[in-house]
Amino acid sequence: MQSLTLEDIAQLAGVSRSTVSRVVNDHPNVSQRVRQQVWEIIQQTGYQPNLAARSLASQRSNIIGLVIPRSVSNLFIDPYFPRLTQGVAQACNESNYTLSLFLFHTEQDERNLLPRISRPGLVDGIVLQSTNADDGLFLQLSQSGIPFVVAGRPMRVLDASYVDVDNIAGAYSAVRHLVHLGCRRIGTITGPLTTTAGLDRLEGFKRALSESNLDFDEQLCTEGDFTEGGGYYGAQRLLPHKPEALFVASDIMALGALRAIHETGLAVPGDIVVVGFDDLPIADRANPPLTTVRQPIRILGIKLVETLLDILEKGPEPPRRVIFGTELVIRESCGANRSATQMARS
Amino acid sequence: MQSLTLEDIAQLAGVSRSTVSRVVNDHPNVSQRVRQQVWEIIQQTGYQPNLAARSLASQRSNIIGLVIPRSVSNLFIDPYFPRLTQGVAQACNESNYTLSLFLFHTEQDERNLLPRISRPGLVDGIVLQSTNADDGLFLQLSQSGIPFVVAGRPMRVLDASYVDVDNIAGAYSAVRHLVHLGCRRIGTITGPLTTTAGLDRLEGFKRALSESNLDFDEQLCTEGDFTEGGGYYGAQRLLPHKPEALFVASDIMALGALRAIHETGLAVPGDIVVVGFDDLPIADRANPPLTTVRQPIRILGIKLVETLLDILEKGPEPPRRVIFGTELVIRESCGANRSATQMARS
DNA sequence: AGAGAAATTGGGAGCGCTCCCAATTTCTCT
DNA sequence: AGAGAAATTGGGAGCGCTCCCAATTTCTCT
Repeated sequence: MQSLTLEDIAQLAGVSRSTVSRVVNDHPNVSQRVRQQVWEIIQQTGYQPNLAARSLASQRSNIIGLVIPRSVSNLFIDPYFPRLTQGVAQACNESNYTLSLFLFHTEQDERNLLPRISRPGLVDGIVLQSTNADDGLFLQLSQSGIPFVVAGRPMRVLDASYVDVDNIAGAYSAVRHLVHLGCRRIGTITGPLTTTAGLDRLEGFKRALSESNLDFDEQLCTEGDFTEGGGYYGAQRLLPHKPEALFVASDIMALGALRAIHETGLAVPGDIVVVGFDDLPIADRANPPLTTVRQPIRILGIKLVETLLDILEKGPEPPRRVIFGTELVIRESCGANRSATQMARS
Repeated sequence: MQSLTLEDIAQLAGVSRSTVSRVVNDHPNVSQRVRQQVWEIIQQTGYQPNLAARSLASQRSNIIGLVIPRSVSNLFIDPYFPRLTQGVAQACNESNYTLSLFLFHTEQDERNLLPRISRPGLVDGIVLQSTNADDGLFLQLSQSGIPFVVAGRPMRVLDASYVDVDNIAGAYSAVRHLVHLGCRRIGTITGPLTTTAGLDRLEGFKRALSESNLDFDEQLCTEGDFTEGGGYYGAQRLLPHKPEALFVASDIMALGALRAIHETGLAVPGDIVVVGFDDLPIADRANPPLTTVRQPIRILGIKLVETLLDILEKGPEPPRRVIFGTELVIRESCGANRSATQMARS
């Protein structure tokens, strides 16, 4: 299967290499007649330009890297990442980019990241999942000069471009809803407070309390880690303090909280109400179906790629920031039997 | 950030381009003295070879494509795929290959697959998720001459290399276990019968029945689709026929089945026992914890890459076949309170 | 019809490597 | 010491494109 080259096609079509290149790349300045003639040969022969050669000559690979650091890729099981990945993949397909995925199993892997990823000729730019635990990585990446955009507001790199949802407003709307339902003792299982998602959702929680003239009670706040187990143990710590309601910072943790609550013999929403965050498909199948804050994960993935491509085209300045709104999806776990939904926008 | 080339390093080290190339690629026939000297310059300058240039010159990209067809990538949410992807990524890291991920959102995307993926200079080989719905794709791929290996036994392409688990033996062991526990009316929610995983697990189910002198009852068999909803509706169809036990062909479907069973007021394992397949992390957190057939998903991913690399090195003949054993993990949903586990090997 | 402008086409150089072979250096052995 | 073999080193060609500029062709206008 010796594959054809531009030169072969040129010979077959009786034109020059340059002309074939122009046809393939849809450049102007080729006469209709010649263009058609060349296309015919291309169709007949099934010619495909060699991407390595194109990368080398044009100094662009048309490859985007999706980097999920180790501290979060343990959670790759969490449906959040597959969703995000689907969005990123979809946008890549549409823009004719190839998606390369960088996951890490060991610390060793991760330390090799930058050397590996920043090799010239590999990726044109990077979509990087936000995480605090890998500061070094962020800094190195900034310094390497390779264009990147962050999924979720980064913790310290202040001038980076990122795409995020409005976690503060999302949490705020959920907790205000609980207040409106008459809850007073509202507890929360937060995300990891080393992530901006964790911090922002806690911030929204606090704001909603203070605007409702409720005090923030340390005893009703415990840190989780976005895993089912984290939700389970978090709820176990909180339940002795008799909360009427729990705002849990992710659906997966909310499932764990429900498990802990059921084990103690309490009923949801009869004895205690629960609200999650994410609106993953499982939220609807939980027992009881989970009231939760929906975030548009797939759209986030698409927007990340679009933002990165914009940076590739027009340069990194000024830093791009895109914040998506969230939507409170009311189901049974909060005890409000309305099926209406309510928007929260930044 | 003008990046350095081989030639630059050669000049700095006072040797030729060829010698630097040999050092970088760890080729023999370089004197210790020169090798060290060149390495020092490389370290100091942080030189990284340009991958596009290397691809073009060596005719190998060191990129592996992971292709998940549309008919299954809807299920990318299913933790199975993220797991598999992690294994594939891990093996790629270890072998210094880059992983490119091909997911599809629309039919259009998918029809473009082969043209896109088979472009010269893009990937050296492909790991393809098995699926029946995309026969054309398989055939085209075989004909294109691009090396590939299939995750899961493919339906029709008989001479393809693949890596799979022994689904028949896995299902067999689960059902035999149910028989040993005294169950007689055993139902099953199968996987899609357009997949070899679905067919093989049904085959194992039937064999276990027949070896136990139990008849296969059409009414106790219904086809599912590996989704939670599929398990839910499948159980609803089966429950009127009063099964004592259900063998459900995936954990995700088993969760749906549990939901349906609980809704009818029946208790697990009191009134009906349930066994799943996969041993995803959620299996352990189900209510009650799920007895299930464990398959080594991550290992599967690793082996897929190893097999592909072997094919790249030694050619596609003869076709490689790797079958992993499964392990029956006994928890509470089957009513056997032993914590022991029992091996099933092909 | 013919000059000048505009559009189209072709060819050279270059992207940064690998790979081969010839040239050079170093080693081994009597 | 010096011939012959072995190890090391260097340079040319080539991988298959893009991009630039010069050459050629076609169009436009009086």
